[in-house]
Amino acid sequence: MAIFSKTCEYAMRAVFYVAQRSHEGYKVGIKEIAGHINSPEPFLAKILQQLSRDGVILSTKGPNGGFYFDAASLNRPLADVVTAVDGDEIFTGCGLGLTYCSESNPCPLHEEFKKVRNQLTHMLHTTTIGKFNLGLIKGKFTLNK
Amino acid sequence: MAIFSKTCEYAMRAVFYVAQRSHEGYKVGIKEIAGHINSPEPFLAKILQQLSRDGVILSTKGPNGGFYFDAASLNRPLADVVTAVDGDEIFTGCGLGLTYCSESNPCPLHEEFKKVRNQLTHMLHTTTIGKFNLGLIKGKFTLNK
DNA sequence: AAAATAAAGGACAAAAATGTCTTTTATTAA
DNA sequence: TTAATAAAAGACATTTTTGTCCTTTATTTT
Repeated sequence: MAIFSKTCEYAMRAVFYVAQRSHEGYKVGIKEIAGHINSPEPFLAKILQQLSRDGVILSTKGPNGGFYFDAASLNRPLADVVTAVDGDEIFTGCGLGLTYCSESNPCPLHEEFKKVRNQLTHMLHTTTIGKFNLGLIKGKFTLNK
Repeated sequence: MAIFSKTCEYAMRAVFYVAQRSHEGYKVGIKEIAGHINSPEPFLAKILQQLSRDGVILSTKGPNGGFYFDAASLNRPLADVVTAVDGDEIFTGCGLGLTYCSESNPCPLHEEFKKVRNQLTHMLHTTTIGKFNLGLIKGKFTLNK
């Protein structure tokens, strides 16, 4: 069990790839994205549809169409991607899966777990969709395998 | 999607409950555990079997038998429970699900994600199985719902 | 030794996540 | 305006997770 679902991993990788290509001035088709982030093409299509419905990513149909980000979208936090595909349970849920657990009525693990969750939340809110564009363009890292 | 799997949540809740009862001098049957942590009894049985095989929890069959911890086991870290049921992917895996990603060949998110993972690892290693015994006995918190 | 108890183990079932395929709709270029 | 392109949508298939049930094995009490 990883921290994020496969769906969420694909979504983040795809978003970083599309962000890079948008920075370079291109829109990207599903086939190109799937190839570069090593994900099953039809499954990724579903994920990007979801992101599109939620307004996280932009898309146009037809020739020269594809997925892309505008300047404003490139500054959105990665957290928006996670929320769109996995919901906000990862940001709010109890570590032991207890529904009663809250700040005023905490479970045993609440205080300890809160630190982890806050760190994760902070990371996903300070990391923008376009944060790695230059590094990706320079080939500093890749998004496949 | 929560951080831990359902299996893992049940395992941690069960372990905390059995630890408390062990501290009080009792062994506990699967039915009593399932009732107190609000989990499906046969499914929990499988999980505790796994923990038992891995030597994380102790058990004896027959009348007055059940699950329990000895003093040494009560000091084991919660991380052992997580590893036994979910493996160590949560401690070592890449945030983007990339297999090439490592300290020497990091993915874009590596440095940021490492902080979260380290915090989680630290929390699970410093929290012992018996840590909440007194709080649980005093009724400071519960483990169901 | 026999009966009762409780975990261990294996086979099976349902639900959710992951993955595939085909048709439809929107857009653009010729 | 027609043909080509590419995302959107819906139906379907597989795998994994979650959950159930029944039989076996070990232990204890009578």
